[in-house]
Amino acid sequence: MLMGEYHHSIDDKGRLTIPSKVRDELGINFIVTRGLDGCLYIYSESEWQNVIAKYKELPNIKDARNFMRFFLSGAINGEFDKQGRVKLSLPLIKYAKLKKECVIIGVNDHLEVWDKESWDTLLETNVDDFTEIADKLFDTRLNV
Amino acid sequence: MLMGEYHHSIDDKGRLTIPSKVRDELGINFIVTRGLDGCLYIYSESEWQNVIAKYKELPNIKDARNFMRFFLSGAINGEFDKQGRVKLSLPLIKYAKLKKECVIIGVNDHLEVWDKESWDTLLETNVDDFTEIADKLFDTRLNV
DNA sequence: AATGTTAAGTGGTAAAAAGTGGGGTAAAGT
DNA sequence: ACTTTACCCCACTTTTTACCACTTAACATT
Repeated sequence: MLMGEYHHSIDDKGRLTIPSKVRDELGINFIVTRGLDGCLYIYSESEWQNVIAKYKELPNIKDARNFMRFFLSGAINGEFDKQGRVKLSLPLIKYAKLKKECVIIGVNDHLEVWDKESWDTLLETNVDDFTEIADKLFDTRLNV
Repeated sequence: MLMGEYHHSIDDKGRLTIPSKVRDELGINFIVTRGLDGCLYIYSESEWQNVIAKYKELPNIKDARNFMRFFLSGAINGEFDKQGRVKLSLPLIKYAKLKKECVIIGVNDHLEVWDKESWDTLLETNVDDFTEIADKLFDTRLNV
C-alpha cells in the first residue's frame, strides 16, 4: 500500500530519485505516465495491467482515442539506476511542469509526482473544501 | 505493448527513423497506412491480421466501402534499412502533412506518426479536457 | 549528547548506442 | 544512352546510459 509524502529534486538530466521506502513496492520494472490534474503516475507492472485492461474496453470514438494517445504516448518503462533514480522523458517533465523541487506522494495503488509549486497550490486551494467534498462523495442521498 | 513518445525527423528522401526501442515489436515486415484524425498507423504483421479481420466483418454499405478504400489504398509494406529507417510513400507523407519534425507515439497495438505541429495542437487543445473525459469514460455513476 | 558508521541523495564524467545526413552505386524507366 | 529514382553504405553528431565519487542525512552506540 503506497503512501507518504517525499521531497526530492530532479537534476538536469531528468533523473529523479524514488524514495527508498517505496522502491520495493514498485519492483524492478515499473511504468511512469501522464496523470490527471497535472501530475505523473507511477505504477508497478501488476497495477499497470489493471489500468490497461480498463483502457481496452473503451469504444473506438475520438474522445477515447485521444485519451489513449495522451496516456500511452507519455508512458515509459522505468528502471532504477544504482542510486535508485528513474530517468524521466522530456514530454513527462514538460507535462508536469517539473522544475527542480518535486513532491512524490503515495496514493494507494500508485505514486504521483508533482512539481512542488503545483502541489502547494493544490493543497492550499483545496484544504478548506475537503470536508464538503467528502460529504458529496459519501452521501448516498445524492446518487438518486 | 507499444507506448512512449519519440521525436524524429523525416529527410528529403522520405526516410523516417523508427525508434530503436520499438523496432523489435514491429518485426522485419510491417504495414504503414493512413490513420484516423490525421496521423499514420503502423502495425506489425500479426496486429495487421487482426485489423483486416475486423474490416471483413463490416457490412457492404457505401460508408464501409469508402472506409476500406481509404485505409487500404494508402497501405504499404514497410522495411527497415540498416539504420532502422522506413521509406514512406508520397501519398502517406501528404496525408499526414509531414514536414520535417515528426512525433512517433506508441498506442497499445500500433504506432502513430504525427507531424509535430499537429501533435502539439492535439495535446494543447485536449489536455484540459482529459479529466472530464476520464470521468465520463470511467465513472459508471454518470452513465445512468 | 557526541561521534562514528551506514545508508541515501546528488552531481559529474566517460563510454556506448542511436540518429542524421551525405555520397556513391545500381536499377529502372524514358 | 541518359536521366531519375531508389537503395545501400559510411561517417559524423547527438543523445543516452552506466559508472564513479562526493555530500548530506539518519542511525546507533558509547
